Amino acid sequence: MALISQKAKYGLRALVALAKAGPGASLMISDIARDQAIPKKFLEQILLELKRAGLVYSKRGRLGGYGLLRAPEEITFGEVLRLIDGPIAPLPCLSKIAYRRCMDCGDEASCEIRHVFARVTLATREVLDRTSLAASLSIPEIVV
Amino acid sequence: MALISQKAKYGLRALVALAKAGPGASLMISDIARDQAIPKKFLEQILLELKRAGLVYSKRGRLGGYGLLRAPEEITFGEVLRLIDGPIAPLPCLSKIAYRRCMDCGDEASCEIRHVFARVTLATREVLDRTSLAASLSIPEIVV
DNA sequence: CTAAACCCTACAAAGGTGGTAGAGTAACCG
DNA sequence: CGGTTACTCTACCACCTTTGTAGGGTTTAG
Repeated sequence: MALISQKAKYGLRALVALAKAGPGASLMISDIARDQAIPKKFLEQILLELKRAGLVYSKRGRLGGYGLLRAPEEITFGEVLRLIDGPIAPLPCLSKIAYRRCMDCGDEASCEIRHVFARVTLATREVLDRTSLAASLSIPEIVV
Repeated sequence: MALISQKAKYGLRALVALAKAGPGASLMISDIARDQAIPKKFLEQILLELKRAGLVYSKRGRLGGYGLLRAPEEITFGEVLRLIDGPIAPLPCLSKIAYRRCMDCGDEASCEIRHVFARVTLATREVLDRTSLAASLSIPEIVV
């Protein structure tokens, strides 16, 4: 069930907040944490990871903060999720960045489970890799 | 990443094996466990759950075993997954069988994370709720 | 100089996952 | 009717991941 961890959700929320703040803007950890209801020290770690990955820059000292290093159109949900949570694929044998053979599957080509979840993976990636931070701001709500 | 647990994978494998065995056929736990490389005692628990849920019947004693209680066309992957793993939705606020509000989301209607994952959920359910055990036997392999 | 803000590492409580263990009950077979 | 086989049920647990917390250290504006 947990396609997305709390940590990834926090990370995405922070990035969306930065995207909303507009081009060139920067926000302080404390402000993001307060606005998005994220534990501050936890958010520090997350933003640090995103910085090491080259998604954001930081400025230290008084009046410091974080800002997007790339245009919000160029950062996809899929990229962020892979960064924080690891592979998106529901089975290791379906991951493109971390393929591993399933231990209990004799023959991949004839594995029905794999066939079905291959379709799920494809559909999921279609959404996550095509949706950018910028795009997410203007998605209409759909009924689930 | 873990949309599907090992337990659900075992359960699905066992059900697919039963579907393959043909209408009216039954298989013993030991045989399924051996063929599918599933720890036997673990599989016992899983089949027991599936029995309580009305998916399979069992016969005790010598020459006992398990068999499908419904046609393989009438059992979907989605149903089995919900039974074993719980809700399919990646976020509690997107589940139809176990809706819960997200703690850290001020307003659902304007939550970008929710909007994006609503689409993922929709696409996932489209596949899992439309694919039956029977159908999974004849799905062509697709490239991921 | 000092206070605010980011940087970094370590640790830990809680819960879930993936099993094991072992005794009990039903059914078939000779 | 006894024994063997196979399903039933409950309890338990070792490990890992998740979700944080703690507590410093370093940089910078004013």
